[in-house]
Order: sequence, then C-alpha cells, then structure tokens
Amino acid sequence: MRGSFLYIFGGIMDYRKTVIDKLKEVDSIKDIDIESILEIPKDSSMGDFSFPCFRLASVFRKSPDAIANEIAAVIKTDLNIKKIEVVKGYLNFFINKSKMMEETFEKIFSLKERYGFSYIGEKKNVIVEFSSPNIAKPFHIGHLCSTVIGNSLANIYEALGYHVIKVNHLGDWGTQFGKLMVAYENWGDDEKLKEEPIKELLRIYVKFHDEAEENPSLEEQARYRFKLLEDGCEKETQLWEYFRTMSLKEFEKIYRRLNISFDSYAGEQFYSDKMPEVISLLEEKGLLVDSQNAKVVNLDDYDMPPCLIVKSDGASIYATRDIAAAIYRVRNYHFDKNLYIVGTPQALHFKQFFKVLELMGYPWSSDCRHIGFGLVKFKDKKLATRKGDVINLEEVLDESVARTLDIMKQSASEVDDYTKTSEIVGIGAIIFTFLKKTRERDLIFSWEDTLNFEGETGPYVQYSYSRAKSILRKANFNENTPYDCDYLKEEVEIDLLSKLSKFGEMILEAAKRDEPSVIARYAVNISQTFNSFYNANRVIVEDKNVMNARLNLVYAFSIVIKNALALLGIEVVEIM
RNA sequence: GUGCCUGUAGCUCAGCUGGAUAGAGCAACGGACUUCUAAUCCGUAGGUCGGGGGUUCGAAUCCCUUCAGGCACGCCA
Repeated sequence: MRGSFLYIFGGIMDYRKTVIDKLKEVDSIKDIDIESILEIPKDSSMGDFSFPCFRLASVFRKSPDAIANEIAAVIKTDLNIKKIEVVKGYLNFFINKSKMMEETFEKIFSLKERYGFSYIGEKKNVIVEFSSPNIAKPFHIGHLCSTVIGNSLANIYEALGYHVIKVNHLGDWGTQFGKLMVAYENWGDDEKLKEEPIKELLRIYVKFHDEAEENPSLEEQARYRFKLLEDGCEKETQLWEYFRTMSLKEFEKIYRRLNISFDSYAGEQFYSDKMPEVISLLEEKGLLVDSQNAKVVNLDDYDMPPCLIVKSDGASIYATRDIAAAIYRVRNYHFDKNLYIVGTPQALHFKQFFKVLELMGYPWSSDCRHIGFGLVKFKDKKLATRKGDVINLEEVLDESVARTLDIMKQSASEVDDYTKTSEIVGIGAIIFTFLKKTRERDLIFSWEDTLNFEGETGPYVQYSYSRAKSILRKANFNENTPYDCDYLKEEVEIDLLSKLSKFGEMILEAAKRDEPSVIARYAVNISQTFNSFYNANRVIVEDKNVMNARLNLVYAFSIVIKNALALLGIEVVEIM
C-alpha cells in the first residue's frame, strides 16, 4: 500500500524509502523491521529521519550508540541523503534539501489546485451522510457540526480520488409529525408559518407537549395521525409535504451561505416503504424476537441492549430505517465506505445497528462507520439565547460577519467589497472553529477564540493568504518568473517549503482518521511559518535572483493554503 | 448499576504506530510599523501530562486501579 503512495506523492515519502533501502542494505540489521522503527524527529535540527537503535541493543549486546556508529560507518551519503549523524543512540539522516525544494516547487506549480491530491480512491464510492436536520425543528448547533465536518470529509475523500455521495438524511419521518398535525390543527397560524416556518412549527410543537401533560389523549391522537401518514392517507401526506417544504426552504438558506450542496436528500421517509423487506429479512434469518409487544433483535451475546425494530403499535423506528437505508445504499451505490457524521451520544445506536447488519450476514457492515463528534458548549453566555436553549444559527453567522466587518474597518487594508469579504471571513471563522479541534472533543465556543486578532483562527489563515497574494500583486509576479532554490538560504524558507511538501500526507492522514482538524492545524502551521518568513525577510528586494526565488515561495504557499482551506470548505479572499 | 468518552500551562487545544529538553494559540509582561496590509512578527514567564501502581532500555502515549466530569443505556432520533 505504501508503495503506491510513494508513486503518487513523491516529496518526503520518496526520501523515507531511500533511507529504508539504505538501512536494509546493512547486513547486520536486514532482518529488523526498519520501516516501523524509522521515525521523523520533532526538531529538524535532529535530521529529517531518525533511526533509534535502542531496541537493537539487547539483540547485539552493544550500546545503542555503538550500533548507530557501526551502521553509520557502512552507509554512504548520496544525492538524496546529504548527511548522517549519530546522536545519543539515534542515527539521524539529513536529506538533500535543495533537491527536495526543487521537486516540491515543480509539483506545486504543475498541479496547482490539484496539488496534494491523489488517486488512491479511484473507482471507489464513499457515502458521507451528514447534516441531517429534523424537519420542523430548528437547525441547531449540532447539525452545524455535522454539516461542516461532513462537508470537509467529503472534500478530503474527493481529493483522494474517491467518488463521494453526499447524503442529507433528513429527519422527515416519525411520530413527531403526528404531533405536529394535531398541534397545527389546534393552534397553528398560517401567516406566521409562512414568515418563519421553523419558529412557528417549534412553537406549536412545544405547545403540544405542554398541553399533552394535561391531556394525554393528545399523544394518542398524534400516534394515530402518524399511523395514517404511514398508511399514505391523503390529508396527512399533504400536511407532511407542507411542513417539509417550508422547513427545507429555511435550511437551504444556511447551506447556501456555507456553500454546501448534497447529492441526495433521501431522508427517513424515503425508506419508509423499504421496511417490510427489512423486517422479513430479519425474520428469515431468525433474528427477530417478540418482546413486550414489540419486535427486537437480541444483542445480549455482544453485551448490548436489544435493538428495537418494530414498535408495539406496529410503527417503524429509526433503527429499522437506518438498516433499510444501508441496504438501499449498498445496492445502489456499491459503497466502499459508508460514513455517518452524527454526534457521539448516538454511538450505541450505531454499534447496535452495525451489529444487526453483521448478523444479517452482510460483510459490508464493517465498511459502515460512525464518525462522532462532541457537544458545543458556550463560554460566552450571550451567545445562548433563551427560549429553550435554542440557538439561532443565522444569528450566529450574522454576528460573526458583523464582528468581522468591525475589525476590517479598523484595519488599514484596501478592501474593495466589505460586504462580500466580511461574509467570507466571518463564515470561514465559524467553520474553522468547528474544524480545528479533534472531532470527539466537546467544543467550547467563544468569540475570542473564533475571531481574535491574533491566534489560531480562520481569519489568521485567510489573512496569511491575502498577504501572500498582496506581495505577488505588488511585484507583478507571473507564473513564468524563474526560480533558483539555491537562493533560498534562510532556515525559515527551507522550513516553509519542506512543510509545503507534506501536504499530500496530511490529506491521507486526515482521511485515515476521518479528522478534518489535521488539515486545519496544518493550515495554521504553514501560515505561522509563512508569517515568520515574511516578517523576517523582505520579498521584494534588489537582488533579482533572491526576489524571484522568494516570490515563487510565496506563490507556492498561496496555492497550498488555498487548497487546504478548500478542503475545509472555506473560501479565500484576495484582500482583507 | 452497566457501558463509552474526557482529564496535558490560568483559558482553549496539539502531541502519529511508546522514543531524544512535553508543543501551539489566547490571556500576562517586554519589544518591532519612514520599508511587501501590525488581523503580523520577535522575546519573557507559565506544566507533579488528574492521582497511584505496573510493563519497558524509555510512558502524556500501553495495562491495572482510583478520583473527577460528561454522555448513553427499547417503543424519540
């Protein structure tokens, strides 16, 4: 597997292979698993690759230092490996930087917006199910997590050559629709529903629950109405469509602002007619047992509670719909991976339903994965509005944009379009905040960490990009400007280019861990290096050779940072 | 009660398959704009990696135990 990566990426991976090959030629250690021992040191002053000899000490009955020295004596340097050093039991390899820099430039400039991408996923399908808001309920902050993470993962898989199917598994089915119908007929206001559909639907939904406490028969009515909906009764179906259309209209507004689209909106309702098959399949395999008037799959043998398949009133439930959806997807998309971007609180549900798929005899159950994420908490109390702890997302986005505009107006930049720029930067700041931490950790949201003038934020990365572009503009840079890497002598210059060479590996790691934060952190990291570079070194200088080399470095950076942000679903601005 | 997750600097977080002095960013303090946008940069200070055992040449990382917090445990999704 690794071999094929080398092919595609070149860059640092080629050098790794060279080092491994050299070590393998050493007779005394040829049987050792060199590949797993070889590592990349933390500090570049300790080389580009390091081979710790501690484990060999007991085998050879010699000190690690002595072993390292013996190996070092045998290995010869060459065009790729410039220097080999022995330090405290480590064998440190230094690669030929100017060759590496040359190669990196070539790759970036020839591939441009496809730099870092590869083809390892070619002809493979990945389904990413994400966002999945509930009809008639507010699009809350958890959905935003799912939306932003899912979209980024979709981008990341696409960059690896996979064919990605983005599915919005709408929560458009279930007993809550029975409740809504009862509520709508009793307390609904059509005018308000047209103005602010979600708000009004939520109001009557809450009202229903309040009333139902006094009058339990409402619950029964609701269950009955949902049953009618499932049976396809016309009146109920019409109401359902009405609620769905109105809600989607409002969700679309957010998707448009986030620049996110889907390949499928097949939600729970879509699978409602596919469930009898699921139930008969389960019955055929003898998995379904009666329990308290309901039907379940017993999972005692796997230390899990049973998985409910049919409710006691005969109606469907989410597990059944998820099973139907998975079967539908494998038949229609022949997926290689089927990812569910859903909060970690639902981990058990996914474990159960994947297990049921396995018990049904589907080997592809192991290709289904739950990509969980943590909760969003608020440090800034002001963000959490009253009315039932529901946060209006539009307001969050608007506030971010407004604060961004404020900051922009204070700065000395020559922004031409404040409205457009603040929108991109403000939205980007929110997206970045959601993606920079590892998924499963809870997010503690604060405006300071999101929009701070300084720090690891979206605006910081976008600013770095716009500075780079500004320099290129001032210098009238064009792509034919020649470069000679020998004029990039500064440590920070070499460091920056070396980091740019690792972008492809970052994408691989992000996909391997289903972790967009890998890309977000990388973007911050190269931005920091870039900022150090341009603060310490002028780009536009007298010496044409130095200037051209630096301009190309700035250009290379701008390409990589733009690609990285694109993977996160964040746009760049030329001036900010 | 059972299971899962989290616990790293005052705050928010990195830390890959165990490896060389535990890294950033905020906030604090001190510096850098006649020079490519100072939403930037440079420097200082700040840590018993929750506690305790164990495995190992070597542990934030693996195992056990304990404490603290969170979440989930059939007719909601």
